Amino acid sequence: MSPTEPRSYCPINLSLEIFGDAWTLLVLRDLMFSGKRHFRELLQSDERISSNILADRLARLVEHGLLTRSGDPTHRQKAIYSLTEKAIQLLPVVVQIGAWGSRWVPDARKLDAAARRFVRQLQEGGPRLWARRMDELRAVHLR
Amino acid sequence: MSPTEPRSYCPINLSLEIFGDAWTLLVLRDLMFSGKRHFRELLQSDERISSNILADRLARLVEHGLLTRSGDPTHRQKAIYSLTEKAIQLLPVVVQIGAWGSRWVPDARKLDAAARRFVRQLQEGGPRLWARRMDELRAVHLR
DNA sequence: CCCAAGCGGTTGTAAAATGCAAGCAGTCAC
DNA sequence: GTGACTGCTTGCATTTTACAACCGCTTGGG
Repeated sequence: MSPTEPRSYCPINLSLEIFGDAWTLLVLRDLMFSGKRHFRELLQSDERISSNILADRLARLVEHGLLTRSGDPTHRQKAIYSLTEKAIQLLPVVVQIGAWGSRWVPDARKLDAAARRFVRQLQEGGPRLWARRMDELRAVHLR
Repeated sequence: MSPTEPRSYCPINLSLEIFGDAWTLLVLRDLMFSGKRHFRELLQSDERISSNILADRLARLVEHGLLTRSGDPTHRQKAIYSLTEKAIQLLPVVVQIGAWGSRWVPDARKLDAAARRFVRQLQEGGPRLWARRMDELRAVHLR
C-alpha cells in the first residue's frame, strides 16, 4: 500500500524488491509464454499457486506498473491482465533464468519432450527471437 | 537437507527454487562484484542481512553447488566462500536484473554517483565485459 | 425465469520463514 | 591472559505462506 523505504538503492536490490520472490516471475512467465490473461487461467499453473497469493502478486504487479488490469467487454466481472512495456522488458531476464536452470539444474532433464523443444528453440533463437516475442507481446498487450 | 520434490520441472521454476528469494542473489552479487569472501564481510551489505539468514543462504548455496566452503590457511576458523562455475554462469542474469532495475525503477536515481558509474560501465561493456569479469572470477575462485 | 457453471477474488487458520538482538566457543596477536 | 575477531547459533516476536473453504456476482442454456 504505502510506498516503503527500499532496503538499499542498489538496482539489483530494487529489482528484487519487485520480483525477488518465488511466485512473481512465474506469473509473468505465464503471461509472457502461455497467453494467459485471466485470474483463473493463471491459477492453473503447474506449480499450483494458491488464489490468495496470486491475488496479492497481481495487485503488487499492478501497483509497480508491470501490469494493468482492465475489464473484459464480453463478461462484466472478468478481468484482463496486460503486460506493460516495463514488464515486457523483463522477458530476456526470464528467458535467461530458464536457460540457466535448463543447463545447470539436473531436475530439468525430467521436463517432458514438448516443453524441452520449446525451451531449446527459445535459446537457439537468441536475442533476435526474444525481440520478436517482445514485439508480439506489445501488439497484444499494449494499446 | 533432504532433496524435496520441486513444484514443477519448468526450468524457470527450478532456477527460482534455488535463488527465487529476497536474499540469495544479493549474496551472489557481493561475491561477484565486491570481492567479499568471508561471512562477516557478507554481513556488511547495505541491505543489512541478518546473520541467521546469511548462514542459511550460504548453506543452501553450498548444498546446491553454487558455492564451496573452505578454510583460510591464515586463520584456522576463518571460512572462505568460493563461487563455482555454476554460480559464475549466473553473472549475466544478475547484471541484467541490475540493468532492468536501473532503467525501470525510479528509486534507482537516488543511487550515488560512484555506484551509478559502475552500473553504467557494466552495461555499456555488454556481454564481452561480462565474459571478462567471469574469467576474472574463475581465476580467483576456481582452483 | 432458474440454475449450474464460471468469474475474481476473500477469509480463517496453521505452518513456515523472517527479523532482531544477544550470545558463544575457538583462534589469534600482543 | 586478555581483548578483538572468527563463523555462526539461539530464542523470540512478527510477518509471510500454504491450504481449503467459501462468497457474491455474472452468464449462457433450457
